[in-house]
Amino acid sequence: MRNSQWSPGSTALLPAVAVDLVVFTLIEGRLQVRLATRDEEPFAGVLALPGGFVRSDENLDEAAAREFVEETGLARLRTHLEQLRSYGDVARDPRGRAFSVAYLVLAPGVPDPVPGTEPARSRWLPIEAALASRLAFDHAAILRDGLDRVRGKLEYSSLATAFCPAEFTVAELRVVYEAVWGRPLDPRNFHRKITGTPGLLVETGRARREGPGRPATLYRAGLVNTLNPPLTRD
Amino acid sequence: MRNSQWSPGSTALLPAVAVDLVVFTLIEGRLQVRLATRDEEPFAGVLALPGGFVRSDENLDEAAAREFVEETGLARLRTHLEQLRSYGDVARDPRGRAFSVAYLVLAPGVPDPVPGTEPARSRWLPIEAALASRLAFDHAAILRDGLDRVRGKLEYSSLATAFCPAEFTVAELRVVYEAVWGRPLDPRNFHRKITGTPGLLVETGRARREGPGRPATLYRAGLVNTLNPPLTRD
DNA sequence: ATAATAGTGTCTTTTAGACAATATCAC
DNA sequence: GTGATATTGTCTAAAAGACACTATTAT
Repeated sequence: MRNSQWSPGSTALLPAVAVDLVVFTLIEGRLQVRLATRDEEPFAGVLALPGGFVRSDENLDEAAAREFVEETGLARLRTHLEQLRSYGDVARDPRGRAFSVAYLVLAPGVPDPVPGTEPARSRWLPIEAALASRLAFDHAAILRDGLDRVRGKLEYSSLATAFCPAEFTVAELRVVYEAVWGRPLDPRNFHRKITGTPGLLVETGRARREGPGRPATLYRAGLVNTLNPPLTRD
Repeated sequence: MRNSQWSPGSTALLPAVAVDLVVFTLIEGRLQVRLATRDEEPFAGVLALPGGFVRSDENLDEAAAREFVEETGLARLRTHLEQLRSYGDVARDPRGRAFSVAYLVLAPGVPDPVPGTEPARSRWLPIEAALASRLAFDHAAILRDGLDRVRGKLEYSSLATAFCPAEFTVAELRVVYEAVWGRPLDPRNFHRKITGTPGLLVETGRARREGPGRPATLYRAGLVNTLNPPLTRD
């Protein structure tokens, strides 16, 4: 593609700009990240974050949303999408100078895997396995930054609700925290803390009966999205 | 400049990539930001953040550091520099597609202004004045984001020490918080909180006598840079 | 009835914030 | 001395975290 805006006389560097996505979801109570096996050089056969080049007629957020749909095949509905940070080291792409704007994406309601299905080119990987895998380019650093962001943001925001379906129980929300932080939380203190923050959750009036035990109240995410005082990881 | 890495057959968009700097300092106990009057179109005569294009042989952090020195004339020593976020809306630059990676820069020890000096093309502006001014491109949004970042990060980090000289008193550090947050803090509770976080500050053994009153102990920034539990703004 | 999960109450420890009291200086 | 700033101590209210207890279901 010819560059139609910046004249050859300009002093500006003209690199490629891509978006890369750190897409998290919860499957079977465990935090999972979306990775795809590359089928082209460089890094053919190596796992990489989903992503692609930004087009000339789209904003960064739009490029991230488009790549999310293209690469995961999931519906854009109810996904949380926020910019993470940018990566632009001179040598990060052996093909030449390339910038990447990374996005953090949280996708709720991903279908459970069908047992016996062979792993496709693009698939979900538990976070521990992803961190231990070799990733293409600087994607290991990007994944690390995305994980740090989501872990930190659960402390002081309602971000955890982005992992849940439209209606959810306090226990489901607690499982999100436990999966992301990798440690158990006291269900009773968690319940008091979450329901005690005005506006964070809205009762639907209905309840869900799931196996034995008292039915759990169903909530929707409220308009308040700051958790003050915060939940602490320690 | 010819683009030497991405062939014309590539599908990648080739835009210009710049760094823009939100440079804060404290002058006369007030938070100030560095702005320059543009002398070229577009936005000739309008205030803008310092910044410039990334060169082909430098990383993003290096470009930010270089632009800081070039545009402010200040020494790079003891400045804090961290990436803020990136901006890439299709229409953000009327000359064509352009991305900007914004950086937050904290510069300590800026000399007090000489009264009677006419304002130069590049100068410090109190934050309230800067927020009320018309800024070029999307620089008002970038400034806003930079201010939010520094305000938020004072709560849970040692970032405020980046506004101070190498050795400073607890009162100097408190003035930083008061200037950035725009509200007074109780000197006694602040002192107890800051000095009670192990590793955050290191006593130099010396003290500073400044006018009347008991001399203040001089500290250096310690190795710990997380404030736990945090200071709250409310 | 029993086991399981949801939700409330109670207690102890920690922290925030208000503010009294003391320490050490310039004048 | 007086006035100013630094630093420590004390008190109260709020919150965290541990955990007993009650509520409501499936079996």
